Amino acid sequence: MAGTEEAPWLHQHLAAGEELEPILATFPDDAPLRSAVARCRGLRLLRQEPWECLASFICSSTKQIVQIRQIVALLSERWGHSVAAPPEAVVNRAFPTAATLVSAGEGALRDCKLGFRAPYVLDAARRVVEGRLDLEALAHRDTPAAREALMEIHGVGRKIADCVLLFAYGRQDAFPIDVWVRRALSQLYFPRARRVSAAQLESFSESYFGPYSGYAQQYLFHYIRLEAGR
DNA sequence: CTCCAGGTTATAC
DNA sequence: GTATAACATGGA
Repeated sequence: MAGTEEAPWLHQHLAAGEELEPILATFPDDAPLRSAVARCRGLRLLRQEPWECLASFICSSTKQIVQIRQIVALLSERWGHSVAAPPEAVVNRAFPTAATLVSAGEGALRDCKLGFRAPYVLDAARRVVEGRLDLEALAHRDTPAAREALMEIHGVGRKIADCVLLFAYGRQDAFPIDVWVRRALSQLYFPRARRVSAAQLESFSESYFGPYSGYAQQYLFHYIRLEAGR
C-alpha cells in the first residue's frame, strides 16, 4: 500500500521516501496531473518488503481497502513473529513468511477471510519456498522480465504484478491500472469516449507517462479517491 | 435485497 | 482481441 495517510509507523517510510514532485517538471502542461499533485502534497512511494507486498496484493482483488487491511492483520496476528512496535500500533506482529503460510494450509487461509484468493496466496508461497520464484533475483531483472515472472503465479495478473514492481521494487515505469486509476484516466484523458478498453489505457500510460508512470499513477489514484469522497 | 470492492481466470463469440 | 460469469466475503 502507498499513501499520505494514517498509520504512524508509515512516517519513517514517508520521510525516507523519494520526492515525487519531479513529475511536475516532466509534464508542465498537464492540467489534470498538476491539479492532482497540488491536492496530494507529501505523497511518497513506499518500498515494501517484496513477499509481504506480493501476498498483500494477491489478497486485494475485489476487496475494499479496509478489508485488505483486515486480512493482512489477521494473517499477521495468527502467524507473524512478534516485532517491536509503538504502543498505538494496531498490529505488533510481522507479516508471516511464505514457509509459514504453506504449512498453515489453504483451509487456515480461508479462515482469515481470503475466500477464493487462498489458493492464489498458497501458489505464490509454494513457488517462493520451492525456489521456483526468486524474489531477490527480480531486483536484478528488467521490468518486463520481472513482470512476466510475477505473472506466472496463479492469481497474479498485470495489475498486481505492477503493484509489486512499483511498491516493492521501486520500478517507476510500472503503472498498475485498477478501478480507480481506470476511472481517473477515462475521466481526465478520455472525457469524450463512451468506453475505453484496458489495452487502450495501458498503451496510453506507457507512451504518455513513460518512465514516470509510477509517479503519475499514485497521484491519479489518490486524486480520484479524494474526488469520490466529496 | 442489490450492487460493488486497489482482479484474475476460464470460457465463448 | 473483446465480452461475460464466477470466484468469497462484507460494507454501502
